[in-house]
Amino acid sequence: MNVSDVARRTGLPAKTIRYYEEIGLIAPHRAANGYRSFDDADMHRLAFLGRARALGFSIEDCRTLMALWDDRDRSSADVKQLAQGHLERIDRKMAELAQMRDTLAHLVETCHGDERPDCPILADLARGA
Amino acid sequence: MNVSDVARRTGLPAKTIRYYEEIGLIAPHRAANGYRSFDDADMHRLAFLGRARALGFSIEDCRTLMALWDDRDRSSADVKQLAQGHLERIDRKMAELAQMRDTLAHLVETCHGDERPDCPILADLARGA
DNA sequence: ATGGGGGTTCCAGTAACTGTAAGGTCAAGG
DNA sequence: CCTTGACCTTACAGTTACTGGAACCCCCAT
Repeated sequence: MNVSDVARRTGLPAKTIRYYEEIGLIAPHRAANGYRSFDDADMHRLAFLGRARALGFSIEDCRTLMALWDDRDRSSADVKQLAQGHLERIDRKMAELAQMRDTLAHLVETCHGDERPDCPILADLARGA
Repeated sequence: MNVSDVARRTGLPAKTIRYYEEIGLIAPHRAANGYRSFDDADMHRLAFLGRARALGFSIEDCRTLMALWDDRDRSSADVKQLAQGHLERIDRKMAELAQMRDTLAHLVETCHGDERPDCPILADLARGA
């Protein structure tokens, strides 16, 4: 399979697939003409990557996850720890966003949003000025 | 005031303040020795920037917000629209994170996390493989 | 042989800083 | 007067995970 076939099947852009090769996440064979030639194992790795990325794991986390996946002697504790760490990052990010959202939503509510210049949003940003 | 005084007072890293000058968000005077010299107006702009960034506005949004702040003939509608757009971005991001969180939390829960290699997290990422 | 739709590499750009290196300035102390 | 240390300056590289574009190669059908 060539790169665009794999792109269609995995839903990943061809550019991204080439990038993943460049950073060593996959290593497809090359045909005589220099084209990348993907087999089923490459497809599986890419599908795995796509799902891990969709869960928000960083590329480096993905690298570790794939190494654990490849390692038949892994302990599930290592996987769980990685996932839990990521879960905590997500929770922190969500809390941060929720905080922003609350403040912002309140400001948006109180702004009349007409042609006049008075604006509680700007007033709040400039508070103390 | 020199850059580190302003950094202390605004809570922004000195590096960030220099960066904001570089991209044209502020324009402090220079003393004879070449040092940046910040006045109250600069301080206010930086405090404004710090608060806008803390609400998650992009640098370009901040640029627009400061222009609106400077413009006494602005309409509050313009400010509100910008803020509302940002609020929607935050909501979308939060929904995305919540989705990730749910999936991930479920996987983490079902993983026993011991020395054995069986792991529903990896199994899910590899599903179909 | 030529046109179109693949493929390839390499380089630049994105967002918003952050780190580091090399060097100029200034006030205090010996 | 000289040094030391804490400032300040600029310029450049690195970060994350791609994405866009240019220049060029390959293959098949007409």
